[in-house]
Amino acid sequence: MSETPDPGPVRTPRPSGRPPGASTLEDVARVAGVSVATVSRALRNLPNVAVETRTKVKAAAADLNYRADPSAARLATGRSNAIGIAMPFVGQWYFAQVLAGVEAVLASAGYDLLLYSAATPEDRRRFLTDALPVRQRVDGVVLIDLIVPPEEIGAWSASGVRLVSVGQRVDPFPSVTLDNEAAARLAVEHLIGLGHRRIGLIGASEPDSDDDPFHFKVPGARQQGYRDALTAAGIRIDPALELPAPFEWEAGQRAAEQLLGLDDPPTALFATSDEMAIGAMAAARSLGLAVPHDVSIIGFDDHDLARATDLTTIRQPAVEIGGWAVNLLLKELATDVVEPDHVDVPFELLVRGSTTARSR
Amino acid sequence: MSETPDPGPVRTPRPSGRPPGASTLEDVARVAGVSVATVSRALRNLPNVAVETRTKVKAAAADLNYRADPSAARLATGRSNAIGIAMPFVGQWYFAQVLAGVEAVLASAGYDLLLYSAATPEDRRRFLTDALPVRQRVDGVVLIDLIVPPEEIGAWSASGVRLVSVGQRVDPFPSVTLDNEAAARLAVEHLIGLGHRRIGLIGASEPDSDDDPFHFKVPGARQQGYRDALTAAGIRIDPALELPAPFEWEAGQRAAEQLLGLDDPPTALFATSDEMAIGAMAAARSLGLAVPHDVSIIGFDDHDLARATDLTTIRQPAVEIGGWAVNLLLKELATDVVEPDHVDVPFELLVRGSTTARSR
DNA sequence: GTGAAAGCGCTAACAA
DNA sequence: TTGTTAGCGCTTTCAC
Repeated sequence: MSETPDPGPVRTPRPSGRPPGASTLEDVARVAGVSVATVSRALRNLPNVAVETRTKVKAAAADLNYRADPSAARLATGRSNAIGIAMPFVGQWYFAQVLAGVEAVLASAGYDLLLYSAATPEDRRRFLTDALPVRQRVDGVVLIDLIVPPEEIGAWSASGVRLVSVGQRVDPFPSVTLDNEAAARLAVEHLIGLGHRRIGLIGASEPDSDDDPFHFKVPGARQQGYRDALTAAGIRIDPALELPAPFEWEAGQRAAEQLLGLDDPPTALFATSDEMAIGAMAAARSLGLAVPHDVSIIGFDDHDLARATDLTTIRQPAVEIGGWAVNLLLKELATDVVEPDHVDVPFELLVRGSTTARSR
Repeated sequence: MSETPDPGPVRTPRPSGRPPGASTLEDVARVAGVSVATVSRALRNLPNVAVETRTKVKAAAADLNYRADPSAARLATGRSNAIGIAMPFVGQWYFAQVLAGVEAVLASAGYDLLLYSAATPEDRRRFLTDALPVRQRVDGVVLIDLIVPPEEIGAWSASGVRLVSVGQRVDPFPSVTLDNEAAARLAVEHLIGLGHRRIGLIGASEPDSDDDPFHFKVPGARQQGYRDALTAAGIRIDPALELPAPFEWEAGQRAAEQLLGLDDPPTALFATSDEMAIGAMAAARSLGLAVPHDVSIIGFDDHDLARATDLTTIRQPAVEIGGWAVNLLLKELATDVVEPDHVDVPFELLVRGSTTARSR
């Protein structure tokens, strides 16, 4: 850094610190012998720059190891070139996969990714009812299994932050959802097809969840599919066989212990996540029951370890889901039009060794 | 929004867009009847603001739903109030847990989290050899199992971005590491204590990994611990029992199949991750071998599902590791001094049902 | 204790 | 095709 001519008015010393050694547009302009405006245009590949000038500028920029300051750009344009992702838990398998998918396509699109998690209902409420905190930081956000309350939709739309929802429809925003009812039906039909008539459900919806507008809607939908399949097969629904559970393996284990301990225990179990299904397998094992001989178990997700544990399951492509969501968002950002674009996630039954024909 | 008096010089229309409805410092100042400087001071709880003024300002800010624009603040101060995290894969269990830990403490400290993943060697090289891209976006970065090459350390130090390394020491930056040699020794000693003398290793270091400075050092360290334990017990090292493997369950399964298919197969297996150990259990099962009766298996991590699958393992507290790393970073940021602060991660042997005394 | 004003680095009119 | 310049919203001297 040599001294600058600076014929202008007095300069107060720079208040605090731009990182040492960072070069600015002005540095590049000086070296290239053009104005900052030209540098800006040349570097962003805007039209109306002479080829020769552009080459010269790019060379100078490379020389100086120049990188545009994203904050300055955001301040000037209003766009941050970053998107946010919000989800209940980042440590759970499904969420981590979706996150991986999101990250991968976002990185290749040159966007930054800000991660927000909203584990407690209070966190969720705060995040969803207040578009403001993220507004100035990201151009859009991917919501995973999080619901914007109807009365806040307007605020989000007005805020200019683009939204895409995964797991739940949040009109009028684009979304990526799976037909959980149909998928659950498929799981239960598989069991029914094997001759099972007493089928336990692990991961039913919480009894009091209807009041809570932010509540995770997946358990309810899967429970509905479970019931529909039973009803269609002429099997009476037994509420004693439907147990709510948080989506963790320990909960699946506890629920399975309870169900298998019943006087008239189920011969098959449908767990609404593979983690819970694996917990259920552990419960069966500790009760001395063989899977699938004594009890058939089917899960949901196709967790990484489902195949390793030979678990029959309903597969949903978690990583791809993340990618689809980002593509929807990028499209929205590019066209700047919000339309109820939608991806319907495919699912499939994967029959493995944890389910078999009823033997008693 | 009523019309503004605006007695000043002509204003060109705002170039592009600040989000509609967002209020600025100036808005707050106008409503509170003070200057923007005072608002700024009041809102940041700086000294030299009359109590009464502060109250008035805060009320106005609340009224207007004011949020400071992070880009503007970053531009003015040089601090972004964001930190970055970089890791090889976000979808793998261990990384997702560390991420969860990082996210949790960062959120409570009011920082934003930017996620970078570097899956390919090329991505890693790019990220690690170029401090510039992140310099203006984050105040610090948490590196998970990623190594800054020695010749780049200077650039990182000079860049002003604070660094903390998890999994590998990267002097002179603070780090959070586990003594992988000792932990592996503990695992193998457990097996030896049970009478095993032919012990397979799944997840040894890649033969050609020494050349690659960015290479993941964990497998090598665990292999060393494995060998030390054997040697100390007077057991000869058999290279045929040491198989390198990527840290995925399928690889563990393949490696176990190979080891158990040997003419003189091992009676116990040490997999350097639980995913691989679970794969090994699947391999044993498909070969008709009972765990632990025919073969004992011990893993590493204490994966969420290790307990569900009754896997003996070496536990490392992944979520806490993330939290510790962030605390180191926040401390560095607060004191603005880089010192080789360090956390030595505790580990423990968790004996479960997948290991037992040698029976043949 | 408070205000005026100069930037931070960039983009986008607008003029040339 | 290029340069000049007025901001973007905030922080921080410096003067009052």
